[in-house]
Amino acid sequence: MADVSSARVAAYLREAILGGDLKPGMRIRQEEIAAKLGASRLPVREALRTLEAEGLTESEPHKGARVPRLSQHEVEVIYRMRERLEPLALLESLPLLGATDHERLEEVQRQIEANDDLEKFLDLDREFHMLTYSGCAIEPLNQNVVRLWNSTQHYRRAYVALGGQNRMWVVNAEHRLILDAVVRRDATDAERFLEGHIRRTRNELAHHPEVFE
Amino acid sequence: MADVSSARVAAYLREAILGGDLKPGMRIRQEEIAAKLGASRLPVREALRTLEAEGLTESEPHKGARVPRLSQHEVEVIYRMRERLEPLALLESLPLLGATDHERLEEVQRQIEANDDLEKFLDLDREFHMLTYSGCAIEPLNQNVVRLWNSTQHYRRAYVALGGQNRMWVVNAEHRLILDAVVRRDATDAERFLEGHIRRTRNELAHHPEVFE
DNA sequence: TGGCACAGGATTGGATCCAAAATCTACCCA
DNA sequence: TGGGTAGATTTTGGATCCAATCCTGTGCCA
Repeated sequence: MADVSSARVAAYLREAILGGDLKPGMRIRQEEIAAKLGASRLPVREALRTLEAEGLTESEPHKGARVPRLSQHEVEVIYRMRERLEPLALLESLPLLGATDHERLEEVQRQIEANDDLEKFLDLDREFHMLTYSGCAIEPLNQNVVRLWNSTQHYRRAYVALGGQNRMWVVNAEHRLILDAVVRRDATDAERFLEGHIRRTRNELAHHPEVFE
Repeated sequence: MADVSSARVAAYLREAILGGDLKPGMRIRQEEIAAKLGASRLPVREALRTLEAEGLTESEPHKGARVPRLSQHEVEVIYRMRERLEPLALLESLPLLGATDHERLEEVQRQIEANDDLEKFLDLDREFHMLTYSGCAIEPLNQNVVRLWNSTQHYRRAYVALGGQNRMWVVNAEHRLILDAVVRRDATDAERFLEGHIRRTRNELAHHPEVFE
């Protein structure tokens, strides 16, 4: 599913949702998307099914698709899932990362530290973490990690936009610890620092209920 | 998506894959399924997309869908994911389970102990665990747990068929410990026993490479 | 004025038809 | 006899059309 039309539609919708153009609660009309992409409704329907299973949309029969709205508690549990799953992905990935990956990580982290654009930060942060997992070849695990990131993307954006940037130095310090552990191939440290990184984020989110409207 | 045709098709295929009629590596032809269910190919296509995202099928453009074949290492990592995620689901569920649920659990466990049919054991075992998670209202977590169970169903069956029934008393002892912790509402114990239960199964699987052909 | 019922439009679900790609088969040639 | 290639068949991907359901707005009546 690469050159295929339904894949293009799925990619477009994914981008739109993760990019914040389609916000939680918004309805997605098949015809509208089809017209915008110059395709028929069929690929749109298939794409929506795919996204539904990725947790990016939800749909009821004859009622159509929407971007799901998550409660604060749901987001909190998703973060707890991340705390448990991502260290496992890192554990699988770490031994397979080479010098080139380490340099790329270093480069991305430098970009994060030099950056001051919020939207760009979200992309770079995601790239940093995904790079650390890029050695993991277990597809179900990779898919899960991506799904969890996707489903909280909107709330992460809201949090950062709400003033999370004051705490950016904490993020950078934690990234540095993770990066160092990865380069040293210290799985125990890497797991611990990563878990702490996610847990801290969860705690900060818990103290900002305004992110959830 | 309840009365809808594509949901019926998805349910049928799910059953066929979990029931072992469609084995890993087997190809799924849209026309064939459509004819068998008296529907057109369209609902089948949508169903396949859904199942694909559930990890029950995989597909390449113009090549069609297959039941994925997992390596021993992949199954092992999926079990590690279960070790981390299912205790979380139990944690969320436990406080919300009532006396009725406890009785139902007790009843299912009695059936497992009285049962000697392998196929039936798989169903009952699944029902037992799913019941313990049934209080958890976090959809992404529930979906994940189901997906992980689904994707290893075939290998679980192969293991049980290969003589796992000698160790049935261990399963029952562990289920009893979990059940007791659930009734006592002891989250710490429940998490610990459940995690141990899954880890032991993973270890036993690791010593039976013949399950993976 | 407020609520309910009905009708019309809008939107999704399903079937059939056509196009494109992949697989299979048979044949040719070394 | 074995391998490769070209064509035929199968199978999947996409578009259009029709049916079923849902939503909305209007009007009627208490």
